[in-house]
Amino acid sequence: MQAPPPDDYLPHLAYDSVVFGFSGEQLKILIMEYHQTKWFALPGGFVGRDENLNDAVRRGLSERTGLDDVYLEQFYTFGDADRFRPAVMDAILKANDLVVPPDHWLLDRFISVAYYALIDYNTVVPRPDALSDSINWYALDELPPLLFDHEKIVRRALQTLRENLGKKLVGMNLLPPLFTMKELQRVYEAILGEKLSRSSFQRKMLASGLLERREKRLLGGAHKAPYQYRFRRESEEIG
Amino acid sequence: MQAPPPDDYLPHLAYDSVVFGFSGEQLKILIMEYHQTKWFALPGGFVGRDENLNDAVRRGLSERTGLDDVYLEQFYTFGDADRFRPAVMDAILKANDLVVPPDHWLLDRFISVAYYALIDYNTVVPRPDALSDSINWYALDELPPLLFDHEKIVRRALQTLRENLGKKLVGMNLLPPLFTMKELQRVYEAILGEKLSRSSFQRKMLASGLLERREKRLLGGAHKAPYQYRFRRESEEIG
DNA sequence: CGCTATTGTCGCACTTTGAGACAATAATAA
DNA sequence: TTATTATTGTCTCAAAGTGCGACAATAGCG
Repeated sequence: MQAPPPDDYLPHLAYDSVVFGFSGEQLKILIMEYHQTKWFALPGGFVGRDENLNDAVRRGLSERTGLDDVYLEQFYTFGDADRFRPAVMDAILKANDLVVPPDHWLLDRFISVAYYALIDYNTVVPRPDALSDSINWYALDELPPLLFDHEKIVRRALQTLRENLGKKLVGMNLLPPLFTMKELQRVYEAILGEKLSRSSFQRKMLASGLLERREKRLLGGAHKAPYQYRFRRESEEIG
Repeated sequence: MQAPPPDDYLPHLAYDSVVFGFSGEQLKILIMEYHQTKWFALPGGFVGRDENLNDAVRRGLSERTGLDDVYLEQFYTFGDADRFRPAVMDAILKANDLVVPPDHWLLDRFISVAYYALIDYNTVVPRPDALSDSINWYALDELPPLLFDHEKIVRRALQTLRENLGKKLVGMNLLPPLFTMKELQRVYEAILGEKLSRSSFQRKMLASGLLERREKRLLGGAHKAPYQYRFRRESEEIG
């Protein structure tokens, strides 16, 4: 989908996305930096006047990561009246040679609908948008100071992800199509922030019926070669 | 808090609330009916330009139920572009002798942030607002046809409530301050839509540490008199 | 005063979970 | 080629949790 023309957005409404990736060791999220400003924030955007909210978020995600079919979940809408800094927004716009009238909604308060996404860290080439210098991965415990209430948004995203991890088994969305049980367990441990029992984890994962076992991997790793697994999409679940 | 003056709301933004109550037998929700129109909808409202989103919802809830300290939880934001009916909104406004210009945001699309509330059915005296004839309790399986996507909102509210029931033990918010174990179990069964094992339920509730047992009730009921319980607020939990 | 339905609790079987033990095995070193 | 070593897949066992029924206690009723 195409982005709407510049001023054809719903006023006072934005979305922010917490994009999770797993580096192999750590859980990370995408953070963007505005031009010239040293200000860091979550990637977000606006909703076109005729655009579904969910579509707007997918559009922004696709623009920044190149990925189209992504696990995405809305988790909270932040609506406090004081969650904006007109001076900050003004500076960001000025740094990009954008001028808006002083009573424009861009300089007023925002409601922001927050989403989190789970993506395969390795297939992403982060692309900055028009307003930002860079967009990069940051480990959760090494985040730069974020604008507005974005740190609160990140905390809540992680909290929701942890809760959903138990009831939806979404961890495999952070991995490449083929992965080992150990890699999957590392993902879970990174999300939950605690060690898990190896045998129990394996048992539960296999019992879930969501994994399909492939042949052995031979390559590389010393010691016994592990199986590889594939995430079985819901359409092909076993009854 | 006072309601803002008529035209001082954030455009294109609304909230809807699914207010749950428990009649003793059934789970019910509050539904309002617009003046003259036979149209039913969830109680909702708008957000003042300088008002926190959560405060706006509490304000609306307080106006309609008279209750101030209510269990309230945001669960989803509905943002599809087609979730509005300009003709319907126009008719509602006309039936109340309200005139807005044809390009007013009230006749355009809405983003709606949805909340559910759990309240003590018996302490509520539903009060219609300026736009509605009536506001009444309806059992979940006897709802009238609702406007817009409000039926979808109700379904999702119930789904979220069921999920949260397990992890937060919120059922007691639907009961008066003192209640018996059987009443509490009835609440859970009404929410989940299934029978629960009596002894397991009792065991788990007592183990949660959220209930404080009082003396026997003597009054009324034939057969052995049950204990009464009180919901222990978080501040007084046992460690 | 006995009958009956309901309550609080216990016991039992079954399932789930955590922790360790075991053999199998693939790369490395001898 | 063979021994070593770390890792994997599976198993066993104990601990904890859960569903289900049994039991005595008890309050109202006839």
